[in-house]
Amino acid sequence: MTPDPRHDESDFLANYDPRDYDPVAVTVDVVALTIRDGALHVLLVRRGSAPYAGMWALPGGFVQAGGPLQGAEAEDLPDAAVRELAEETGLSAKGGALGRVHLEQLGTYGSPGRDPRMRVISVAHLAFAPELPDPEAGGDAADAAWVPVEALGLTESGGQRPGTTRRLAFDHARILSDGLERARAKLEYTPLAAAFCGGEFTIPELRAVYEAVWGEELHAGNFHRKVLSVPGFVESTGATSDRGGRRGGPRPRLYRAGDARLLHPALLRPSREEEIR
Amino acid sequence: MTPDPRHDESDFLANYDPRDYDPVAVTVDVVALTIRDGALHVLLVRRGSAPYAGMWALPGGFVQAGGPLQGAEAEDLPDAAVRELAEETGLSAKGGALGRVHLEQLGTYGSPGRDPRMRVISVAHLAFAPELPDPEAGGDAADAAWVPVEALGLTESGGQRPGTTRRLAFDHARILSDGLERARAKLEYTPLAAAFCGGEFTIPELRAVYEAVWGEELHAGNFHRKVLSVPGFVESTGATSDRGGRRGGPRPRLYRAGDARLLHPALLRPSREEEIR
DNA sequence: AGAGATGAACTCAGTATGAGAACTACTCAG
DNA sequence: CTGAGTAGTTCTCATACTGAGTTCATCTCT
Repeated sequence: MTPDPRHDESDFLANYDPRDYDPVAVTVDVVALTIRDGALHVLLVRRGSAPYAGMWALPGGFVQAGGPLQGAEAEDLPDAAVRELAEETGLSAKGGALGRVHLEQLGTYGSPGRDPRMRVISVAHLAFAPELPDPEAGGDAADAAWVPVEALGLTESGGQRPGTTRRLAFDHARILSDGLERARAKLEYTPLAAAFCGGEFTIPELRAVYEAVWGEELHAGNFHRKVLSVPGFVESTGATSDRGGRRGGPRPRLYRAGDARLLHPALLRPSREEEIR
Repeated sequence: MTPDPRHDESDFLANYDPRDYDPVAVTVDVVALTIRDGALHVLLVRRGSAPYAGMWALPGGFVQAGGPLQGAEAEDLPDAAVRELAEETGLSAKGGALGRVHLEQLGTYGSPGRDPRMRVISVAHLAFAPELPDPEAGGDAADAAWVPVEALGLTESGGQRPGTTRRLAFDHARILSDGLERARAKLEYTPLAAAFCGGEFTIPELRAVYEAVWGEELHAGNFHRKVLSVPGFVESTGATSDRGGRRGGPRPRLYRAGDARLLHPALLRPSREEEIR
């Protein structure tokens, strides 16, 4: 079943009055991840107003419901996520810098009390992007920046370690933690890591993505063998990078993303043993 | 960021009036799965009123926002899911038949127009249960029943094949399809299949769960070896079932769920090859 | 020019998987 | 009561995948 607050008669609309119901707000929040200087970064905005003024938060905002009161078009959830990303950070949407981002739903957070003002249900999304320009604050944001995930002192339980400078508002530490775990898992069985690279990339660049997201070094030889052996993961362009490795070494070959949607067999994280129980 | 419809001043609450906003309803829907007679079944209710009167739907309903208007306590999303399950099907909650169910969030569905009456955001949940009694219709439900998933003629694209008798309301065919795919995937890397069995079960019973959910037969010998070799999946009770197989054969040994939260290495579905591209 | 680093390819041992067979213990039909 | 058939459990064997380490050529940097 779906909405049916008072055992709806044959004509629900005629009897419906929004004022009969306690208001619930629906927002979208976005965990946008990218790799900069070999480290995983997340897009954050600094709140300009209460509550949590001055603290950092995930970009996000209200979903346009599409009724007559506010005059806005009804929008789908992913569209709302892209719009908020664009509004609050100045990153232009389709065609522009946001053209190549992968966007997926992460989960919905709706505990009573998660927002001190009213009942808010947040639909969190996860975005993966290749290196993007610095954002510009817009909308309600006093500031916007790519922040190294490492610097946020996230704990396993979804909080932040004491002493961390940038505190996250609301339950955004929990949402971000969930997003990171999703990202780490998705690299295992989807070719999504290529979404962090540009159109053409080298195997070592791809490996750097895995190392940044998983936070551990990988065996270069085995990674190379694995990537080439999984059907459809990458395809050769035939070309060679014009520069060797940063500190020497031969010029690596160039590849682009293949047509596989799932990696089989998957690339498993080395450090899963600990998480099993 | 989260709610901030009009660049909230330092005191949002003072200026807030629900009537300024287009109403959005938030509901929870539940995809409850169980195994009956060796086949995967889903819990459905038949709608008693418009829209989609007479059609079948997932059990679900409004989330209690917790404001003063309706006098209800604010409830968390999983609590709402359990409440709806209980209300519409007569399955009693904790301690009762619903005591052992595993419940997790599946995803949120909010396309404009998915409900003809108003903008509705549905947070879908997924529940796994051991064999439960037949439900009794309650609330808005004209009827409630465990329905074999097979009989719903679901297509890959989230629809139903023409000619299917039981039509699903709203976008519930899509939600159910997503739930089934999630269930199939979860069996691979979590010990959740044990949640479909009672407290003690045999390896062949466990295999029957996998076969019902994945829809394909498994190699008995290899499955047996695999289950016993994955650390923490099952632990022996030392006892032996008091009955042999249905059509003969020795009495199988009894096991209970182990303490692993993830299966490593995972039990992979044989038929993944096709889905990869 | 030489040292050090890196990309790419290879080797080898240990582990996991798919397919099938063997053996035993049970149910059921006659 | 007996034999046929079914099913639980254990093995074997060939193949595939993984982690660790080696080799070698090529490039950067000093």
